Formats: sequence, structure tokens, C-alpha cells
Amino acid sequence: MDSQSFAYTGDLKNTGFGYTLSLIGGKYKMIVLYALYVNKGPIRYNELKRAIGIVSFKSLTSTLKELESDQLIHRKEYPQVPPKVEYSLSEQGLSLIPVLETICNWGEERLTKQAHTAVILD
Amino acid sequence: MDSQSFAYTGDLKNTGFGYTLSLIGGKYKMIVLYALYVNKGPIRYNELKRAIGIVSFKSLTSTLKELESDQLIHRKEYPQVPPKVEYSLSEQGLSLIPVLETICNWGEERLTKQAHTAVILD
DNA sequence: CAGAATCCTGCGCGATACTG
DNA sequence: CAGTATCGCGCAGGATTCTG
Repeated sequence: MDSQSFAYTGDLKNTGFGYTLSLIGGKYKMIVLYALYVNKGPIRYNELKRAIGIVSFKSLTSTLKELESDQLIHRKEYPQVPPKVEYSLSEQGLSLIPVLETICNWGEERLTKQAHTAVILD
Repeated sequence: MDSQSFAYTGDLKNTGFGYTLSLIGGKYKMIVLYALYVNKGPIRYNELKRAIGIVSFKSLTSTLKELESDQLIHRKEYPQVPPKVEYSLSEQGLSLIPVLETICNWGEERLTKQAHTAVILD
């Protein structure tokens, strides 16, 4: 028995849209994916943290874990001292790049158009 | 600083990607936009709330306000009693549809592929 | 260096009541 | 009907410390 008998009237879960959001909708999910994307290649834990900046270690760790368990990223651990772990986009994660780029492009276009409009209106 | 090692310094705000996320990255932003999109036409406040389900009135209201102030949706108020307010995607909001569809399509594809894999592995 | 474990706080967000 | 206003709690998530 659910605490909420009508989970979704808008059956968001059953749509591809809702499914995607459940994977990349977290606060830092897309940011991490994007960082992995622009880095073009494996990146170490601390590097990644530094690259993103706004995220705490704790949040980064949990985000990475979720992304990994959802098969969107790959974690490679080198058995050595000191430890070395590299993260990279998995095959599945790579397939998300078009999504990331669409988002990126929309923002860039709107930024330039906005500048344009500002000039025109002024 | 060495410019070679990094293009992405964590200045997420300055990228198109970060800009887009600042507009649609909120918890319910994309869900609301998507709901407006699939509805194909103006939709009233309570209708929208019912369609989404998981969102509270408070969050819905604040989300709508932000989307409106960012020019992504349009709010039309009919001066009558009882009140009637309709929300719809603005021109700018419509330009986001490709983004929403990319997200949607990715999810649908992955869902079917997943079903496939499940069968194969089993 | 890459995390795990703890503690702790803000505020996100829901529930409720009220208004024009 | 479409919101505001208020209260309160739950927990996301930051800071810090500890370990292999």
C-alpha cells in the first residue's frame, strides 16, 4: 500500500522523459556528466572536484556512485599507494552527449540573442 | 596558469550549459515545461497541478513564477470571478522543446534497449 | 589520494489556513 | 479558482575528521 495512492496521474515515470530525469535529474548529475564530457578522457577524483568547484566531496561521491550504478560512468581503480581512481563516461554515458550538447547549444544561442536584444532595445 | 590542462575551470555560469541549467535546472522546472509541452495549449493552474501530481501548490507557484520571469512561459490572467489563469509555453519556451525531446527520446531508447538486454541476459 | 563516517544546520518543501 | 501567508520538519548536503 502506498502512502500516496495516486503516485502519478501524469504517469511521468512511464515516459522516457521521466526515466531520463530519474537518472540525470539530480542536483549535480548533469554537471558531473558535463565535466567528464568536456574533460575528454579519464579524470581523477580530486581533479573532478576541483573542476566542478561548487560541489562538496560528499555530494560528489554520492553523485558518482549513483551515476556508476546507473552505468552512465565508469570507475577505474588502480591498486596502488597512494590510491588512484579515474572516472570516465561509459558507453551509455557517451550516448548522453547529444542531450548535453542540446542543452549547451540552447544556452549559448540564447546568450547571444540576449546580447543582441539588449543592444537593439537600447 | 597553464591553459593547456583546463578549459573548464568550474566557471559553469559562463557556459551555455550552465546558463541553461540555471533556467531549467530546478527540481520541477523541466517537469512543468514538459507538462505544458505535452498539453499542447494553455492550461489552468489547478489543471497543471493535477497533471503533475507530485508537486505541491507552493512549489508549483514558485516554479511558475521563476519560469515566467525568465520568459519561458506565458501567464494569461482573465479578469473575472472566479479567477482564471492560463499558462503556456512562450516563444522562448517553445524553443526549448528540442531539448525536452532529446531527453525524452534518450529515455525511450534506453528503456527499450534495457528490456532487450534483460531478455538476452536472462 | 580517495573515500567513509559523523555531526550539524539551513532551507526546501509540504500541509494548512486564509483572501480577493 | 488562484493564489498568498505562516508554521514546522526532514533531510540534503556542507564542514570536518579519520582511515587504508
